Amino acid sequence: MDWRSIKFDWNRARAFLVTAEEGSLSAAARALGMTQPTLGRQVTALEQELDVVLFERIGQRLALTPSGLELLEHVQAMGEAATHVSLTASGQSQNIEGSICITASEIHAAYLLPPIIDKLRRAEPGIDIELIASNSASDLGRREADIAVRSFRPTQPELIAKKIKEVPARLYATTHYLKKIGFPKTAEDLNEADFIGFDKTDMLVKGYNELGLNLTLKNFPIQTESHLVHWELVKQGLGIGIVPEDIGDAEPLVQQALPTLAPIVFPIWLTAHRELKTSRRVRLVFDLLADELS
Amino acid sequence: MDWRSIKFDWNRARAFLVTAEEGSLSAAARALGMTQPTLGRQVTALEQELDVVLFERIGQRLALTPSGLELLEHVQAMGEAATHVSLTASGQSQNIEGSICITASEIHAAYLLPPIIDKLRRAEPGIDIELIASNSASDLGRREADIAVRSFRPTQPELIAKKIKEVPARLYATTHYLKKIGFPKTAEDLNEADFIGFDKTDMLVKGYNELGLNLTLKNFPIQTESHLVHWELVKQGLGIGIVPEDIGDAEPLVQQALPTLAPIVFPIWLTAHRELKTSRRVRLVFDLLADELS
DNA sequence: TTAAAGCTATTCATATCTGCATGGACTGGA
DNA sequence: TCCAGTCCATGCAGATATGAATAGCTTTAA
Repeated sequence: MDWRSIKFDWNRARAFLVTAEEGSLSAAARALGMTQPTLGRQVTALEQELDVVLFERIGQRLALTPSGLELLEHVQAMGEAATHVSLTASGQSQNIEGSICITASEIHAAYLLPPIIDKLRRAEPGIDIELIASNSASDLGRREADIAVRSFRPTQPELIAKKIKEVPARLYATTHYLKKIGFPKTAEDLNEADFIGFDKTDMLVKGYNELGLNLTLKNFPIQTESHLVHWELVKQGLGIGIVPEDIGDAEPLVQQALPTLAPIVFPIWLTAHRELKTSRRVRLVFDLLADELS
Repeated sequence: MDWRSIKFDWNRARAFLVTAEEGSLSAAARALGMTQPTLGRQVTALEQELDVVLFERIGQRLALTPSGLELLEHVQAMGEAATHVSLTASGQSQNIEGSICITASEIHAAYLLPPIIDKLRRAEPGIDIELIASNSASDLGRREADIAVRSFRPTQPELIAKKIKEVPARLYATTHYLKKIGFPKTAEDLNEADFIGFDKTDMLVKGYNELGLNLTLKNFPIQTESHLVHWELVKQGLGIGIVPEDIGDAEPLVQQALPTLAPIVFPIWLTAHRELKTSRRVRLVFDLLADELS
């Protein structure tokens, strides 16, 4: 077989891929943990190697040429294959030592996981943990994390998911705030109250009203996408927020705003990539998380 | 986006791919134009990087581990994508300078192409030519050549093919040999003659007999897969062979064995990869070949 | 049994690549 | 207009990878 067609420097192709997707050499360098001059030289070298102009240097900005766009498609295919290489490699690795990356929503990462991770560290000191607190669903398919703690079932078939349990969440506010609005006894008493909203507030309104409340967007004067900021706003008396029951009840600053109201139930799903479950390390952490969370 | 999954060294993946396919580090090194120590170190480094044992070192030989086999599939996918990158890159390159690789059967490479290549070199001194004389159909899809001169129409849809002309081929032998078998006048007179065979002699027998001869495998005591050796055997009087008309008639050492017999007609197809036809250089050479051959 | 050919692993000098520091250029906002 | 932020290009020192040479091993053939 003649290998002429793959003799070009594959790392340069990778440099081109990340540069094109990130939009700049600097961003690509940050993403790859390299420096911008290195990336720049690699891309230039690829252009010379393939004898194709990939980027148009318009002042500071790089713009893909039509040729570059054409090539990008195929380099993306290389990238996807590379992702599979990386994934199955991690899956094949039976080494218990190494690092593992867990992603969870802020509230879980801050209150639910720390004791579990502590236990894990004691049991397996060889495993390093990276914890990504993010409310946007990380893409496990692209290996942004190894294991995800989510409140919904993933749809991608390449992921395996396990429903751990259902967590009841309730409305909380400071005693001071509840006093200010007259210690509500019924759902109607909350019609004029201030609630802390998330970024997808309309979904939240719908959920609340299905439980018997009667709220509109006017009840959400403050919004934040951060669960932790949400919780802080509640604890500092700016309004009513929704928090998992065990976290809320453990906080002396607040109390349930309407204990008679049925809780909103959030499931907790543990998710990992199918390929990764063949890794001893991932399986160990996955099983321990499943154990401890339930 | 997090690029952790493609951060590993892609050149090492390439080293692994070629090593696995070629079967040894040394062979892979030859194929890639590198040295064996380099390939060996790259493969070892990949094993450490991915924390997977790819090869089992059994004495001198490398044997893929199950994990390595698993990974190989995905690395092969990278390789295919890389081939596409290389192909479209060459297609995008509008630079007329550069090298081009033409494959043809030995007989064409030796007698048909030299004057045309000479003309091409004069017209475009910037284009370097690599001429691969091979009777096994080179795989244009894998980019073993840029342009192929073939005697059959390629089936792959990603190739474009142009039928240049039909070349009549006739039976030739030395006068001395023809005298020895009594200057045959009819097809029957050849029933006991010696013919030079190719490796696929049964196909050849079928073709001859369709023209009115009545041969069996016993008529082919000598076989060679090489067209040039075939032609030399004929010129040195060892038997009757089949050669394109213009080549045979131009050779004073031989004459047609049975001029009344209808010629076997071989088409000449010019073939190139679809992607490559967008390259100025390839198109130029392709068109010149088409012109000159017809 | 021996010789030859093939393979991999190691050593060391060299060539290449990388990162750091810096300069110059462009953009957006005050 | 100026300034801060962001970007790409370049020079240079140090880190890294590469190739040539060699040694040691295994297989094959005589």
